[in-house]
Amino acid sequence: MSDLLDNLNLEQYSAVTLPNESALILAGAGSGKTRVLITRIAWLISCGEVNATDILAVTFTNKAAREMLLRLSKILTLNTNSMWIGTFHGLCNRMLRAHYRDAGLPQDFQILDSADQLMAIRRLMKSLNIDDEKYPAKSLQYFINNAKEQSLRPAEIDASDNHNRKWVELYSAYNQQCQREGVVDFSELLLRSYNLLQYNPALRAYYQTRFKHILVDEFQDTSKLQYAWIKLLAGERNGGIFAVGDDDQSIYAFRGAHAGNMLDFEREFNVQHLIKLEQNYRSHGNILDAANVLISHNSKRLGKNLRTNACHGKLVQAYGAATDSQEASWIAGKVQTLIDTGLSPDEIAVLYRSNAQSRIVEHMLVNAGIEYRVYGGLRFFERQEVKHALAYLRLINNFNDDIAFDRVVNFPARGIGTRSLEQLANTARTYNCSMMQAIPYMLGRAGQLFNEFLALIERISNNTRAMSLPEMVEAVISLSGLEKFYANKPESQERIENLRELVNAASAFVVEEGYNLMPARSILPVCSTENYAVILGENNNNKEKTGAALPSIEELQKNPNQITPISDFLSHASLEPGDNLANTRKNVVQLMTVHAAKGLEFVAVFITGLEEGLFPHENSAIKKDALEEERRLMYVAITRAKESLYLSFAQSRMLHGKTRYNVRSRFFDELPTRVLQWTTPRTKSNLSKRQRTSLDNNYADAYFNDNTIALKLVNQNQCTQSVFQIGKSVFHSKFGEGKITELEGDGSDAKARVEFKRHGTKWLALAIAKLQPA
DNA sequence: ACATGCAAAATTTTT
DNA sequence: TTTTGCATGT
Repeated sequence: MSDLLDNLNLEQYSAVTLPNESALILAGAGSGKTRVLITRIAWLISCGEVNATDILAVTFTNKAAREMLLRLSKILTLNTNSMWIGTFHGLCNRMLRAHYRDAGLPQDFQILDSADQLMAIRRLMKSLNIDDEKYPAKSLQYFINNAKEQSLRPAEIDASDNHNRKWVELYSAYNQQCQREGVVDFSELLLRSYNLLQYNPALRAYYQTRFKHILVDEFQDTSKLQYAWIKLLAGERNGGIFAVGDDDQSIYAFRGAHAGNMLDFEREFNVQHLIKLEQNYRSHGNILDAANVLISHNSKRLGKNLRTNACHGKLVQAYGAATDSQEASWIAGKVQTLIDTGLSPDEIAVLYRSNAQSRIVEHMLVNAGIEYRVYGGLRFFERQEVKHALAYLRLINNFNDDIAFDRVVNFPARGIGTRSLEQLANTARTYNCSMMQAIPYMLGRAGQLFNEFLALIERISNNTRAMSLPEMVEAVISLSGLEKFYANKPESQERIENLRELVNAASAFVVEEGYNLMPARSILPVCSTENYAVILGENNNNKEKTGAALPSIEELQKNPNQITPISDFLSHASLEPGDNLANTRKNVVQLMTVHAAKGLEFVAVFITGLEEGLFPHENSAIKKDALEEERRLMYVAITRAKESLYLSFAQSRMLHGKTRYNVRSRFFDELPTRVLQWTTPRTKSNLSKRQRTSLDNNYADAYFNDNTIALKLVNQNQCTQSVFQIGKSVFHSKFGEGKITELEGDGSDAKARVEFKRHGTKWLALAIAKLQPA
């Protein structure tokens, strides 16, 4: 056990060995946060005071959960499967499966991902004849998820004004539809689990006594509902919550993360142990300096300053390009140099603020013959062919799954059109049943087609009954006609590959979950028959409902419920991204958004597109809170780098098919000048031919004082001089008339801040934007 | 019922 | 620029 604690620094050591009282660990970037969390769990268990099953550890992503399990199983010899370690959604799912009846759910309820949810909402709106212009499906989705995040059921929302009433009505109708179809969306997963504990004292008491230690990773990313869920599990004892987080790395406020939870937690749990992990083991000194100085511009901070024993290392390379392609080719060149000096390509990351920026970088990397991998984009389980196959699987599992029905009833095409589907939906509504159940009521040609589909599903169901999960998946793919459909098309070869991969995924799943050893996994049975209208909160005045007493553990083991591998696999597909399944090409340059880079580290990091309007993003630049989040995002980006950091911007950039002119990001000015090394192109020699002509045409020479810039513009053989002065009116071919309010820089860097009459205020590069005196 | 074409929107994203 | 939903024509 002692070697467990070896090599921990003093801060880490005291965090790992804290007594069972609430503690907040402020863990800076690269300070060994995950290590502390894992060692803490291992230490608790090896001390012999608690069992592995007494611990609940919750993380934010599957990746983090997987890593925790993996590293734990290396330190300790125990069955990590029985431990409650996972994401909020994963653990809530587990709890709801175990107590499905108390939660008012069918045993094999399915999970809707965001796309499924939107489809379900669209279908609902259509069936209710709601005008999509007035009530857009996307807005309803937002409304619903927002309400659930605030743990508000329809009956609890104030619907006094007409407009709000309609939203609440739709929210309620949506809930009923989900309930009828036996599906839950992501936010429902959390809220339902919260309600389950809230309304069921026996169950609550059971979990409160069971989990002696609760550990929360990435606490700054938790939402209010997630925090409330944790609080409910912790109960009144005010102890045993070990929260690890970094307020400076809170970058998910836009989707409900509430970093204020850290302060609330400190207050509400009367936290006596606040430990700061400030020793950084990742980055060289200059990089860390850059990060520290940048983040010090934020006002809302708990306060923390990273230090390192490492050397200063290299200076941060900064580069200002005239165009986005010039920026990208500079990046490609630097990447090539790094690889030439022996750096492994997967130790190089190119980061950007938004996905649209990857294209140009990819283009230049291809030109340079450098292999890369782009993160983000479609996940494995979100690909259409995979979703189709899963939909067939869902239908076999549950004939009443209307979402799955909708997806594949006419895929591959069976001649069933929107008209027939509308009729079927109407019938289903009349009889208040599922689409599948409504089929016998359909007459005529459409009825015949529907019946053929029903027969197909029944046939697949019967033929696969005795099969193992992977065999079943394989059979579904071929019997449904999906295989044939894609096989005929040469452009669908990748889809066929993915369907094969799905079979592999099922095989892997079966082995991982132990289904190859036993036919079905047993879960805790259920004990009360409480009416789920209470849970749904349609009538929610009497808050606390009494559930029946829980049976003893012995009773539970004697009489377990069974969960089928098929529905378990389906939730797995909804909750796991499955990106280890496709496109895993290793040891190439890594391209991703800054968000996606969180938690990762690389020897060399490029942060690109550092322009006002892009990073910080224009939608965030106005509001102070949003700007501070952008700054934290920049902080996250910088702290990914171990040894080399490259920052770049482009004065002009193609975005959404239009060229935009930007100035460099304010974040450059928030970095200490001593760590920055600027290499801005001023000579012709390092430019490509095309860029050279474009620059030659526009810029020759300039002089300036505080309120005037004079530019000599050389166009072919003509030479014109323009004088730009603060207060003068100018004309721009796209933005129209405006007035100069600020001037900056010289030569090719000269910029003017122009207040346009119709297009707001913009910074323009004078060498590029063709401003005419008005 | 299905193909084709046009208009509108397009941060960040995990579950 | 690219995607995607919706409308029109066959």
